[in-house]
Amino acid sequence: MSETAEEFASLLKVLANPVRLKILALCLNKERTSKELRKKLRLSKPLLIAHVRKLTSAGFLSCRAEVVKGRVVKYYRTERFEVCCGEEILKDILEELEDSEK
Amino acid sequence: MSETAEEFASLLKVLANPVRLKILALCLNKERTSKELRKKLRLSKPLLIAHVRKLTSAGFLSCRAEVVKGRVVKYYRTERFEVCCGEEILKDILEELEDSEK
DNA sequence: TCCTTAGGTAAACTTTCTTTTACCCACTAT
DNA sequence: ATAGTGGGTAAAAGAAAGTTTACCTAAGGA
Repeated sequence: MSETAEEFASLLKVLANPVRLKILALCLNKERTSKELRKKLRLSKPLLIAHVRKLTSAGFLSCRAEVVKGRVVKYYRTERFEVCCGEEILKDILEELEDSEK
Repeated sequence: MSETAEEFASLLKVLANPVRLKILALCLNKERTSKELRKKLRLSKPLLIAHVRKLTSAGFLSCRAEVVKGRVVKYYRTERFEVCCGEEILKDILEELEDSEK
């Protein structure tokens, strides 16, 4: 039971959101702080945290914490990745479907 | 106002669903009828129609209608496509964000 | 002391997506 | 006539996302 379709769909789901794409774009090749991201994208604190969590759990974004004058400051950076949806993955899904038919 | 992030996210959203990925997998290099899809994926009629509509509107799936003994039968086939999310598109989104800052 | 800032959580609300139920039409076969 | 099939819609129920409001901790500076 590899659940290819479900797994791949949930990976795509993480990317299928404009706010998250913008966060990844801003943190591309450049570390950004939460404050910076919140200001540029006009996001509330809990909202940024929620989006950032999905991105880091999926491995698209990395986080580094640093203590600046007693306060913890977090820096985000986009990881190198490339997710493609095309014939290749569809063939895997098809195989799985044919297998599950026994 | 190109709205790259929004547009790209909605394209990904169409693919970010296991049922739709399975439909695309089944129709890869092989025409399938609605009946076949419904049976293999255990979908109700309105549900298959809803998923298929999203796929065809986005251009991932094509539909051909044929009249067999007075009844209209529809055949679906997956179009050749490749949607990738990586540095390239993120750079476009970043540019857009920087432009909108004026 | 009190206010501010950085990080965070929990609960509630809203919106969007997925899925089901109940119907409709047209044509075929019994 | 009526039961069955293929395509379809509309409405509503259910589930999952996205977003807000209110609140908590800990440390720094006025």
